[in-house]
Amino acid sequence: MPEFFDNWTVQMRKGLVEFCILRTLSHSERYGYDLVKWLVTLPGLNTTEGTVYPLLSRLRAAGLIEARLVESTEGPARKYYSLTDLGRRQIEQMNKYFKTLSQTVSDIGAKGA
Amino acid sequence: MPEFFDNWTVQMRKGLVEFCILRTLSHSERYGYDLVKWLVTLPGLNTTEGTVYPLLSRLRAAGLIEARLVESTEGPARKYYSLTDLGRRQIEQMNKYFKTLSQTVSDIGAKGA
DNA sequence: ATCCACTATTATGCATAACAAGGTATCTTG
DNA sequence: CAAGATACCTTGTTATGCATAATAGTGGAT
Repeated sequence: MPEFFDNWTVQMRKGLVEFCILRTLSHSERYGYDLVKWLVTLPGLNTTEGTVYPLLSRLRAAGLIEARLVESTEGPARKYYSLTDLGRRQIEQMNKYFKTLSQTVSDIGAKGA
Repeated sequence: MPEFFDNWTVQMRKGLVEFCILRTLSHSERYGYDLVKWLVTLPGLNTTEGTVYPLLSRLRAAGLIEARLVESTEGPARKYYSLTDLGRRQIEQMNKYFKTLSQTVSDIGAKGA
């Protein structure tokens, strides 16, 4: 029955997973599967492998992140992702924009919340 | 050249205008044109008439808001919108969800910001 | 009559991300 | 060698909201 709400949350998530990945990579290099396992635990985001991998591809195609292959002792080689210079510049802009939006929303205020 | 960024902002906005409208209506009744004029001034949101009116229709179709017509001394009649009970319940859920998302993002932290 | 500000609506085109599902390859362990 | 965990990727479908712009009617002012 909460059809509208469910739908809305999908829209709200758009762009957010992307944002979270970049923010994380701005701290440290991470490999894909690791990111997946971590993202699915985050509250609110509703992430699965099928969401993350295409995202990583897109981000790499956009030149915001780059990957290097690293052998692993406990499985197949891992693809470690890190921010490019462009990515670093981009995430700064994104942080600013996100802040603006948050501010705008909170300025409106929530009655009774 | 900031192609990626522009695109991302569009995604980020999805659902947000909706959210802002409902939050506003949780304070007071407002008519469409008034909302439009006000929303376009909000930073980050990129709102125009063509965005707001269809949204109001959808929200009304979803039963979250209702409208009543009021004569105006300085132009055509105005359509005043207000939250329904369903709308009030819904906006509460939305506020919670938004809070969760904000918290998730800010927990990740922004390096150098 | 004409023009402008106000108010509301809608049509079309578009770009996009989310999600589900399935597919492949590697390594370790029994 | 079979099984299972690790790791990565692709495809297709779906839904959606956003942007632009055009339409239309009212009332007041020139």
